[in-house]
Amino acid sequence: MPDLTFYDLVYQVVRLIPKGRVTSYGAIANYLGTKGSSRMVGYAMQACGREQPPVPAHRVVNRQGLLTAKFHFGGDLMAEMLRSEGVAVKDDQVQDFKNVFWDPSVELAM
DNA sequence: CCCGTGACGACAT
DNA sequence: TATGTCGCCACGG
Repeated sequence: MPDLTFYDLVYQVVRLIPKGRVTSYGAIANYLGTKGSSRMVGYAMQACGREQPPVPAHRVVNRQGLLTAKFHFGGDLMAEMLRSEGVAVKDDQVQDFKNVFWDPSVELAM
């Protein structure tokens, strides 16, 4: 039942994010072809909470590498999870962001 | 069918 | 450099 919505597309891409790497909403939106609708990506994540399998939304940050979603995870849970995967996080901001940045439009491109 | 919503991004000042 | 405003578009009610 290919009732796949824009959200499902986002989830697929997010689940492709390798451990220890992060990406931005804009990068995902760009990969999906809706670069102007980066908001839709974030909006999709809000509904990803009950998706199966769970979506590593904690690996998705904004363009600045800032853990904007941590507010939704509750506490510093997001930073802790990223840190657990080897991602350096400081003050809700990913250190060496460009170093751990994983761009689907590049990594999955061909 | 119309309106509001929203985990962002780029541009203007 | 920092802050403010607009645009983007899919989904739910």
